[in-house]
Amino acid sequence: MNERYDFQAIEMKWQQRWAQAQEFAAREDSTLPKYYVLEMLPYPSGALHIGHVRNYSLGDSIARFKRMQGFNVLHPIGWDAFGLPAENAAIKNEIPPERWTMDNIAIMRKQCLQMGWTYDWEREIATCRPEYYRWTQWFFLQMYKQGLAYQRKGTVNWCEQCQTVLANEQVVEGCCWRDGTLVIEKELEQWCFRITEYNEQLLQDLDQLEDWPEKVKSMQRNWIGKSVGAQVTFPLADTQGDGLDIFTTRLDTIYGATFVVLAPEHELVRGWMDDTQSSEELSRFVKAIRRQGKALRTAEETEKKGVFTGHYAINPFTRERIPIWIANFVLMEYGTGAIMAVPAHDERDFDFAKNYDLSIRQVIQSQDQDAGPDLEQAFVDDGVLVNSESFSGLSSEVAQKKMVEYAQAQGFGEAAVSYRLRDWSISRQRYWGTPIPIVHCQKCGAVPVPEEDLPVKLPKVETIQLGQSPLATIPEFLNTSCPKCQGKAQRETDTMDTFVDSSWYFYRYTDPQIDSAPVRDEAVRYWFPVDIYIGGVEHAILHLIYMRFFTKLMRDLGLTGFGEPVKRLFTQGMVLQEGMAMSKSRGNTVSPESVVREYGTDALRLFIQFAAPPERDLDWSDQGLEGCSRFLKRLWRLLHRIVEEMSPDATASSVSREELSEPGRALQRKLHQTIQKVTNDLERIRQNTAIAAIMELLNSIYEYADREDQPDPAMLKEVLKTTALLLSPFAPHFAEEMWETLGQAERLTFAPWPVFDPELAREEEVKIIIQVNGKVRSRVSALPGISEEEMQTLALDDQKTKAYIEGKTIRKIIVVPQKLVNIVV
RNA sequence: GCCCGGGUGGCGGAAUUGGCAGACGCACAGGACUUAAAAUCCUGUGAGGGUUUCCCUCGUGAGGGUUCGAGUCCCUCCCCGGGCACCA
Repeated sequence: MNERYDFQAIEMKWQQRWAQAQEFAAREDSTLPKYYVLEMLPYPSGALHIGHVRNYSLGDSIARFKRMQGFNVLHPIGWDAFGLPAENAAIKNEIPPERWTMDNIAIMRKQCLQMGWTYDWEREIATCRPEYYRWTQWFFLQMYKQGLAYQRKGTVNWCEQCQTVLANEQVVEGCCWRDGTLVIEKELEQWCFRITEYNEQLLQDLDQLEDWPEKVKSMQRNWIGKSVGAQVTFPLADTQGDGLDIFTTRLDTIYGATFVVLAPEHELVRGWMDDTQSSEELSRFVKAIRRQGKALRTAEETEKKGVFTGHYAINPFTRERIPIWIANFVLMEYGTGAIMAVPAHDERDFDFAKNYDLSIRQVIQSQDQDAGPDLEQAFVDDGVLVNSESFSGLSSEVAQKKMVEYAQAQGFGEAAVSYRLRDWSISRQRYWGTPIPIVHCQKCGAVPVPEEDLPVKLPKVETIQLGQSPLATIPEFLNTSCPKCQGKAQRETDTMDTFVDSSWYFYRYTDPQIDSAPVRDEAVRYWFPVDIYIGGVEHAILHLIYMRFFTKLMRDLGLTGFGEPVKRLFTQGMVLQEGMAMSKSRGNTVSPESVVREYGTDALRLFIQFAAPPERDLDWSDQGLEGCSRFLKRLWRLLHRIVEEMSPDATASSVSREELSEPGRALQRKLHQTIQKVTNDLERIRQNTAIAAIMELLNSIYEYADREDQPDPAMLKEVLKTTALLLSPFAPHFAEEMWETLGQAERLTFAPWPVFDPELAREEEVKIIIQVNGKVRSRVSALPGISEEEMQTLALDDQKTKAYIEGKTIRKIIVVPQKLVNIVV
């Protein structure tokens, strides 16, 4: 008797068969409906961690489900292979980053196969291969041509630990996203992508992403940070110059603008500092602020400090002469780097005015109260204008419109919009990345490498030394000739941010072989959009905004015809241990390998999908895993018991309801209800409840099989076959084995997904809930299709119910068809 | 401060539309099998109470509201998680 569930043998057996058959290689076929399941590609860090297992098992359950439903499924995988950890490992272990990376890919690829994930390995990509990064460089050149890639000298975020520049998106609370090192400012020449060119589209198009989590959309909206307001020019009072531009979202408060504040980095300030008449105090203050790190300067608890410049501007509305100050709380990067200060109606300006005894003038009055004598704090809400000449009496909203019109007519202002989103700084002063295809020539300046010369290959290195840009130390790479004048020139030695590599990889999957273009039009047209994209929420404003940017760029380059690449985004939760993130330093990690060794892949896959809804964090539990393993063993035992008991002639595979006894019909009903539930749950990505439904079904099968009176063998076989089908997205090896044990010749992977029959799923009798005054008092059975009148009669005749309504007047009876009667007394 | 989530037994979590709160699993308790244990199987398991095959009361963060009926809808508040933040 083959009783023991030998998961190792079973899993190996099916993995080998799947690999031989190449069953999961996708073919373009316009006669079939397609489904593109994508998971965020992993960084080859060494071995799969439990978070990968959750992410990819979820994706695989969807891929398998859709495949069985008859979709032509594209389910690819690749490697986000460039990046710092490879370089750090190279420094530590003195091995080439390429070898470290390729070794890791080999390990992780093997693990993917051991997990039974159905990837199309013919489409595997690695972003560090020249055939791939050639096109990353090509994108750079296209952007350069369009003016969307440009070089800028300026202040950048610098991580001392990583020895490189970071994009704004990679700075989290003033620290490096990777290692938490405090980010410092540095002046550097940098390549940037003009993502701000697309800020309005990136914002607007979020509205069409109906199947994206609200959370991610709101994070992106916050990050783009659009503010609508006005730009107004304040003429300088006694100095030469064009005047001072300020941005405000509260033009209605401008009559209360009693001074102006500049950021210390403002260009006017530079001029004034050079002025011999400028005060010592001014220079000292500016230098002190600029020395201070941004994190400290922008901390909320930092006191508002400033200094008077000695200069004045004219408020164009009041025509008053008002002082110009410099302060730490005004930032150069936002708006125009200058503000009009309205202390009566802005908390920051209020604090500042109190500190330096500047005048405060109320110009907005709350709608429901009279103007108080003295403001004790800023009144920041909208209201009605006062002390504002002809605008007095208007509401804030109306006044803003009229005042913009007025400013525009007078020629000193206009409506304006400001965004928080900054251009994407992509230069990295490191080795292991895509080389930037630019040559620096003494005569011609920065010259792009001609497209036909791509790829600019990354030279091989044996080891890497810390503290230098490796590419600058390799003469064969560095020295070249200028593509324009053929003179001596040097290559750009920075490489690209790895987020550039991953901004377009999912397009490449549609045809990873093509070498005449980054993508092939028909392939993209067939497979796109991505039907579902699964990954962690930590990329909500990194990868997921860059990827949307690239999609718009590709559309504008004429490569594709759409603006959004992903129809449905699914952000899965993290795997925690006792409520805390797993980390090597904390020593609370769970190794997928050892779990697989002890319980098998199927038990792990089942547990990780059962323990919590996919979008929520999941607390790891050895006992929960044990429970799932128990479920598989229990099913195994039942399967073999039934197969052995079954006489050979009992293999008729169809069961008609008429031939079944009542318990058999009940099981058939449960089966069809389960098919319906599992199918719906998979569409909704509620794998946890889908699995719970299969567990319930198994409980029902046991109940039926253990009956004294001859259970119907054909019914048992049918229910087990369907159980195998339903289980296959979650525990595929087990399901295949089960399918084979039940005598099925063809492969389960492409067997059609079961369809539920509403006729068979329908209850033979309905349970009617009887309530009195909204409280459940009784339950009675009735035949389906019972009329409302009959239900009422049934309720009123019910013995239990009678006790509650006796001697009381019935005021009203509510009947919910087939479900409930509520008697109000 | 602003913007998104979320709060249900001892625990993870169920409950597409307002209609039996607690599915499924874990843990726990009792029992069966066993010399014993493991494994397995059966039973019970929100709280409190009663006249204990059964029945009652309370119960989904707090308070109020809408409704015949609210975990679900509305208002106010509290707590937890996440994002943004001296952003003008």
